[in-house]
Amino acid sequence: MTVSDPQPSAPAEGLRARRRRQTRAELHAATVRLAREHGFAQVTVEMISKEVGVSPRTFFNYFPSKEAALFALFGTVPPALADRFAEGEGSGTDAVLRDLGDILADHLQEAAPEPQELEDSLRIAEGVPSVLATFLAQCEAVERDLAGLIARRTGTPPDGEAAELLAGVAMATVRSGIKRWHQSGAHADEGEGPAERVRESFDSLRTLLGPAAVQ
Amino acid sequence: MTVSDPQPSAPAEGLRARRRRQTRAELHAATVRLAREHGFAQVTVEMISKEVGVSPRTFFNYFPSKEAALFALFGTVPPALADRFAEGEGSGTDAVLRDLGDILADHLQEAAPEPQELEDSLRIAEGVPSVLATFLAQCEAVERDLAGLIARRTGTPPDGEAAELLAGVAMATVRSGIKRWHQSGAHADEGEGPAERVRESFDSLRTLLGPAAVQ
DNA sequence: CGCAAGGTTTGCACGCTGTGCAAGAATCAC
DNA sequence: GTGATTCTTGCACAGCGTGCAAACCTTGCG
Repeated sequence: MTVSDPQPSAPAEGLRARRRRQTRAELHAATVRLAREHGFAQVTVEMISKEVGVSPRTFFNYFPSKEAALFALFGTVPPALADRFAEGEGSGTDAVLRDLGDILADHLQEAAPEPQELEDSLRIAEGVPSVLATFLAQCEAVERDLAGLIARRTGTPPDGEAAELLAGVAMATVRSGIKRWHQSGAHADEGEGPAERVRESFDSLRTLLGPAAVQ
Repeated sequence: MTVSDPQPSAPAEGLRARRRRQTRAELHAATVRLAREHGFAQVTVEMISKEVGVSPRTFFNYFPSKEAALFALFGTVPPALADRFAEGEGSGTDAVLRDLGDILADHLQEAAPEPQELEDSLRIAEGVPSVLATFLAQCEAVERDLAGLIARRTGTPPDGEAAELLAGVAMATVRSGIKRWHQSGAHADEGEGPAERVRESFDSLRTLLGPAAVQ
């Protein structure tokens, strides 16, 4: 092993952190794969952990439930994107929604490198209520993040109503985009990823809320 | 017991259906009360069913989980309201959102006769992820309903993008209204119920999306 | 009324989830 | 190298949620 830093000025991710990230990713991948092959209900934590080579007890050190392991994507909005948005120009509904669409699509593109896994997870969510509920809870967590960012950008209080509403509208749009991507063949033709669909949904939203809507 | 029908032209609700509804309501009420007093995690299905006087096994004939028993409100949109909306005038975003706000506030007013229970359930949801997830899942179920209604009203396909987006926006607004009602003293002063707050949130949404927003 | 049909409750058994705890192993900082 | 910190693991255990079959109760009908 060379002693040189992998990347100068990096947070110096130790061996510990690296292994932890990897184990987490493997548990997630194994959960999705096994659930696709045998059905979510048939998969037990014991199977998953055996597949990865850890003890069942360890599984729960990484995820609070089987459901949570399915949707390991979509964590907190990374600081880089958050800053990019918060420091953007314009406090109007238009500008804010446009920029939200941008960073959310980017976030999705980064956080979900493997569309096949997202596709599988979504199909499972359709049939298993508890999985759908977990997905929605993760979306809501992102929504909270967004509300804070919007407040930061517009200079309004972090629990303001406008920020809350806009965050809700944005996440509803994201969910719609993901849903539509999932419903239309999705992974069959590699043409479009979920991120592109989300962008399209934000365009549709724009049209829907445009001046024409005021009749 | 008189043999006269309670209400002429009613579906003649039998003894069976009546008892079933009552048991369901009692299980819900007991769950909320026990969770408020002892904390959700400390309450077991055994306690709840003992409280109501049924077997633990029977509890699961009514609710699929402890969490689901907390939010027995907010079922499907009743046909009367659904028809009122679907047959309303105007296909524009404005008109649709306004009418959605109306029927959803009405629905909330009918479906949640006891604000104290809603208040308690929401506080519990703040601290227990699985309860929050269940709440969100129920909101999403309503959202699906709404999308269908919107499609019916505007003559678009039931899985159209515009209907989906509008339904998402509407439910985000409802959630925001409920949240704000819950956060501001809520039940302390009887002045405002959740339904009024939801109406206010729809007003805020209107302002937010109004012509001014287009800058 | 008497009786058959269908729905509801209940007990029983069972596998699985999810958590607290304490001992041991691996990594880190110095 | 050495101690401190973090992570893994086994163990035990309460509780969840479900399938099944027997008992029970409503309902409708002759």
